[in-house]
Amino acid sequence: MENRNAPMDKVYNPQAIEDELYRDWAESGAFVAHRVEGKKPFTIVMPPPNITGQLHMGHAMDGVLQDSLTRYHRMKGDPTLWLPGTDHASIATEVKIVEAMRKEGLTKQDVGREGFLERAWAWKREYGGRIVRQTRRMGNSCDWSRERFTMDEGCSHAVTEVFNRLYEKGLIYRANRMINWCPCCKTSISDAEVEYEEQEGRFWHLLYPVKETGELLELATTRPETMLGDTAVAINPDDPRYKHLHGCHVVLPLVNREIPIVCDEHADMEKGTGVVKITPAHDPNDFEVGQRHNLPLVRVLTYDGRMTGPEDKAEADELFAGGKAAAGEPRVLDCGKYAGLTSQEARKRIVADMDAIGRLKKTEPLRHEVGTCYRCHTTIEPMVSKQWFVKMAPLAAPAIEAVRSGKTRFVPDRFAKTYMNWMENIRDWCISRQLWWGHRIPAWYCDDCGEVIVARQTPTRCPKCGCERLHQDEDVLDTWFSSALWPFSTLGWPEDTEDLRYFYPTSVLVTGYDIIFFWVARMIFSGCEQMGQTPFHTVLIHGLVRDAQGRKMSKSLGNGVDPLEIIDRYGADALRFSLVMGVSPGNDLRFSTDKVESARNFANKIWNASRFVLMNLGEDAPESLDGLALSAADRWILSRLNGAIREISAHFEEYDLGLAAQKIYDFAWSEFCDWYIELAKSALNGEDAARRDAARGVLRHVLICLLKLLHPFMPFITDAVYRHIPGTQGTIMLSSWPQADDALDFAADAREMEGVMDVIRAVRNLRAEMNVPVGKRAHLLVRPKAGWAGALSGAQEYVKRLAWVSEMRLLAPGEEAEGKTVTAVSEAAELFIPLGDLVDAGKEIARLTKERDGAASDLARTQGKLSNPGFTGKAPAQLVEQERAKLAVLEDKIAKLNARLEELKNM
RNA sequence: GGGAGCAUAGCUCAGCUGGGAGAGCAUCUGCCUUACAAGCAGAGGGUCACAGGUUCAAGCCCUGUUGUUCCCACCA
Repeated sequence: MENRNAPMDKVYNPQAIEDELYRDWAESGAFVAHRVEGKKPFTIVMPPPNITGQLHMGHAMDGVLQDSLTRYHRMKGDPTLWLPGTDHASIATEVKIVEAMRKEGLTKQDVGREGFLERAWAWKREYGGRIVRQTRRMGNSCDWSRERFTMDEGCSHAVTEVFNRLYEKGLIYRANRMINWCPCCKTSISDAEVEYEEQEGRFWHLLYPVKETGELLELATTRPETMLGDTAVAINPDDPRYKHLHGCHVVLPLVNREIPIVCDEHADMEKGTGVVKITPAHDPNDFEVGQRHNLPLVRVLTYDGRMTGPEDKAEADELFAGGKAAAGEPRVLDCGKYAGLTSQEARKRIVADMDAIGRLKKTEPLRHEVGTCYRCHTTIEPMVSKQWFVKMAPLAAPAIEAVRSGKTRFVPDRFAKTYMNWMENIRDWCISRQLWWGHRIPAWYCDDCGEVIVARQTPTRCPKCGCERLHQDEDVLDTWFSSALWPFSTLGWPEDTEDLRYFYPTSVLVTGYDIIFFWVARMIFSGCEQMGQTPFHTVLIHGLVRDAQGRKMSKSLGNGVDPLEIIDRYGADALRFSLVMGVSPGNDLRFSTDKVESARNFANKIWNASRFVLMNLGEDAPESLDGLALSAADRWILSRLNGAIREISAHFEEYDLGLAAQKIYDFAWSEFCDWYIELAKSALNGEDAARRDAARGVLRHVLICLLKLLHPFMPFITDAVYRHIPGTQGTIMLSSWPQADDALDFAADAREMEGVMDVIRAVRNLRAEMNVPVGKRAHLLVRPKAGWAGALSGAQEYVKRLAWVSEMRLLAPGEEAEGKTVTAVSEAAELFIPLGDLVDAGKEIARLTKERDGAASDLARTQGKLSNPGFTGKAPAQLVEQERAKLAVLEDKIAKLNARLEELKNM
């Protein structure tokens, strides 16, 4: 570790200390959580980053918020656990690996399932490791001894257990249902994984001849290529236009198939012609209409997104012939001349063919929302397919109650609405994926009798027919199935571990609003179902990190910023601070290097202030405030420190980290550095040993508290400095959080000091306006207002030093300032600076007149208020009093300024 | 179609339960004042989107309008 006696560089150099400090923290076990019976723990499980690549700014912000909370609670003395880990990210990772293989000229089929999984694990080792290294660079204080991976043994065990339990309760089922199919990823995806994009589309008006009447029925569709799979046409039962067609049929053009006209509410009389074609195998609405009217399902698209052909039909027919077709299994059509075409090609051909036989009435342009895959943005094909589902209604009810009752609270609470809205309208969750990377579904099928066996262990024989010809389901589970268990699977569930008992339910979940549905909601219902308790009491939602122009950071735009690059340039503390200061919960953040730079400057400021303090502390500075002869300045900063501690602690408790960071910034820079350090110089350079010691003791105390308050946000620099301070032990991260000390609230002294500071500001202002450089010391004459003489005469050293005054003299009562002077009226005194010939009487009159007019308009407002009986009668007494005091001050000021103006005019 | 957010200084954003608006960056002026030029001291700059309402008092609460962003939704 850095030698605490080594001199500190003039400029803060993060690179010199960060890695070494992190190693020290990690190796000393400072991150490891310890269970302390009887004490309430603070627990955060880290949202596990996907092992798809590297961390981006969003992860960086997510991490900083969690680390700040973690470090705060650890310092408060709570047994604190921040549990890290990574997510296998089934589909996202698989897509990446397939992409990488394609560059080698290989496909999944080439390497086979086992070969593929080997590659996947190698990928996991590489990228998982990279993520851990990045997390360490950020300074995150997570407990690496408890690091988990969604596909490690324990988490996999939890997945199998939950699948079995839900299956046993009838909450997991396998059925032919309408699902979202991504023809590019070649898997089903859940409703939540579909992203809707507005696209330019078309409305084709087709004509279907009615068998019984011979008339042509006009209907509009956006997807003419699916017409081959139509098994009905629907009209509204109340539609007067089509009453005569009830019970009739149409002949589907191109294939000449006779299909019924059905009456269904789904057909909207207001829309189009009021006639809808029904394709139950390829449209979610039509599927439901089909269910209601017992319509056959006819599939016309393959899972590759092409029109079905003879082989596809043969395959399906075999199922039916062998009696193996499950309920709801679709028939497959041989699309003949269209077989093998992509749906886009088929669309063109079918429209052209319809046109050729006079069955295309017209085409109109249409903008509409089209579902796309959230991973690859390929247009989703709705398909009927046999998949595994979780029955949601019974699971959603307790999850809704958990939030409604406040057992889990969203911060900011508006996100509870988002959550509720989703939960209350939830549909069954399709959890099977036609992928290889992920948790294999723990279901086996008997090759002989078709029995489905869901089990915890691989079964050896069929419980129904006793044969041993079993094969496991080829599919894996939705990646979010395992993420949903994260708050308890990582603590050892389903084993009854000490960690699980102690740390569950966790405290706060920190994540972005973009995965409330994917993840937060599913963790809540999983926690309620499996653990009987909601998994966390607070969900802290943050926004997205955007680029400087406000655009989402993305690979395709190439506007992403690598956190490591920023850390290399500015240091981790600066990056961290720039991601929290002034950010309000739930709002997006624009990232800019300007902000990082300003945070870096702040770090440097802290560094230099610390250097100054340390320089003055020496080896013998008082390590306690007890018995020190505190000056007014000392009392002022101690009072202000109390305020800062209270405010910052309160912000932490309310999860207002942006305000906490802002406050520590202001306190450190504007109060401690700009004022206290400067004020303390008088005592430090003075002859009075007692005052010097008091200043040194206070500097030390305030610096330590300030570093502690800042530590959650800037862990590196604060610890580096802390270790340099004489009398401190160990690391600041294990030191105690500062407490406000009521005995150090010196309200009267603080007010006095503010008066003196006001005088200093007034003099500085005068000098600046008169263009008097610092090098030219000024004489200052002060006429104190009533009650201020004592404070001002005691503050001469401060005024001289901070306002560059060579001599300050208090005027005796009745005494006038002689010669040409400039004037200011502050709260505590009238000030005069003789400037001899420098004073231009005309300019001075103009300046004072402006000031007096300003005061006069303030006075008018105050008078207006006080003359309003509504105000004096209804406003709080304290406020009225304040207004009265202001009135007196203003009247006095105006009188003084007027008198001065008189004088000047007579000169 | 439903819901939510945002609209405050030139730019990016804070603003606690209502009591005369703040920061960072930028601009202007003067300073290498022995911790810090990644700094110091000062200055300018805002009908807090618009219109009503509640209140003694509104950036803050209520209603409406406009603009903007996002989320959700099976509408052919």
